Amino acid sequence: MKYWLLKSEPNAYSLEDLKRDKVEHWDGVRNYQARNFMRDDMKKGDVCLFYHSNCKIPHVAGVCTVVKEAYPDFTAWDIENECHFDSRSTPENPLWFMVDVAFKEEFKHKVALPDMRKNKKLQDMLILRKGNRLSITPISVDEFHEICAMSRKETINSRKIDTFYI
DNA sequence: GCCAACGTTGGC
DNA sequence: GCCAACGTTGGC
Repeated sequence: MKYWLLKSEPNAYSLEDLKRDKVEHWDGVRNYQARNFMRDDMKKGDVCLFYHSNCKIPHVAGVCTVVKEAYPDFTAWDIENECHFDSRSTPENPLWFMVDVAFKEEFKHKVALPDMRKNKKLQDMLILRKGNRLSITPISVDEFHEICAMSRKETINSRKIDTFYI
């Protein structure tokens, strides 16, 4: 079993949305490296941190799991979908892929990016590297558990996120 | 709102 | 195949 971090902008799709939907396809990945992670390495049962990017205090909001392995991202051949349509992808020869994820847990205390930066045990995480923009990154089991441990403690940042992160 | 870092595009 | 120009991401 592997561990991952999935980025999403809460304005577009948040962990709360996944909590409501229970299961959703992770569509719209249009980066080859992230696609390859999904298509080649993500397996049913893998565990993912759900990260909220591009908000006041970026943070890990909770956990979801992979419940269906990679299959073609059909939003790529929906011409009505301005953001996701890509004429290079067809049902016969799909270019982009997605997996299905299921809601698992919403953290009691959200784990804020600035708090993650201060944690030496997380210093190798790709998400913390300057300029890293990959929306899907592998993480280690230790990093996963460290972030879960952090979610059990309230911080100034986690309290702020609970009150006004959107 | 700014801008650094990165990925992609396309001319040559 | 190189690389400049451009667009996007996403933290700050």
